[in-house]
Amino acid sequence: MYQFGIISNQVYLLRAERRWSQTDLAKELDVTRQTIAAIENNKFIPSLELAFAIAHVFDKKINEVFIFKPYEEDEEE
Amino acid sequence: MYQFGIISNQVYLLRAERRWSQTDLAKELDVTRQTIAAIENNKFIPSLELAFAIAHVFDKKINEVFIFKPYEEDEEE
DNA sequence: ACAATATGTAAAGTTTAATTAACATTATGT
DNA sequence: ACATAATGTTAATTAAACTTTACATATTGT
Repeated sequence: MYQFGIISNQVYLLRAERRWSQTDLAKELDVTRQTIAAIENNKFIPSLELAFAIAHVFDKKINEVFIFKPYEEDEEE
Repeated sequence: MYQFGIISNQVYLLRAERRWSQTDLAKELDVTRQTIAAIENNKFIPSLELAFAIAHVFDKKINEVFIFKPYEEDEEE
């Protein structure tokens, strides 16, 4: 799949607001701490399921936590 | 990662509204037709990137296209 | 009826998210 | 200063998204 834009996220900020450690959040989501670290440090993009779960524990909408910036649009056949 | 809910989607409906074929949509997104079919038929859940791209081509928000229903919440240590 | 398009599906292979384990560095509390 | 908690990071493995190829069936148009 071609790249259509870039995805950034607010996980670090939301977590910091709540004074949660990566470990706290990881436990809440039942993933490993490394998964949280990787997402925060943009090592990889979470699955849609995990993205929804993250938004849910922060009581946010998914697009408030994960920001998609599509590249400038050009028509293509 | 544990399951926290179920994800359904409106891809078939949005595509039908626009009278697009799976092939049309696949080309627009630069994925294969089988990927579209698999998503519509709940064979798998798209990546966050692809989910955003799909919402984008339909001019919808991601949570309008992909619906997350979390399971009933129970506290856990 | 025929041709062309649309959709379902399956197998084998690639890519990437996510796990597990491990170790290093930085910050916090006493 | 010391212990403990928090974070960065890496390597090896597993799981799942996605591709490619292929074939079957269903639908639509003429």
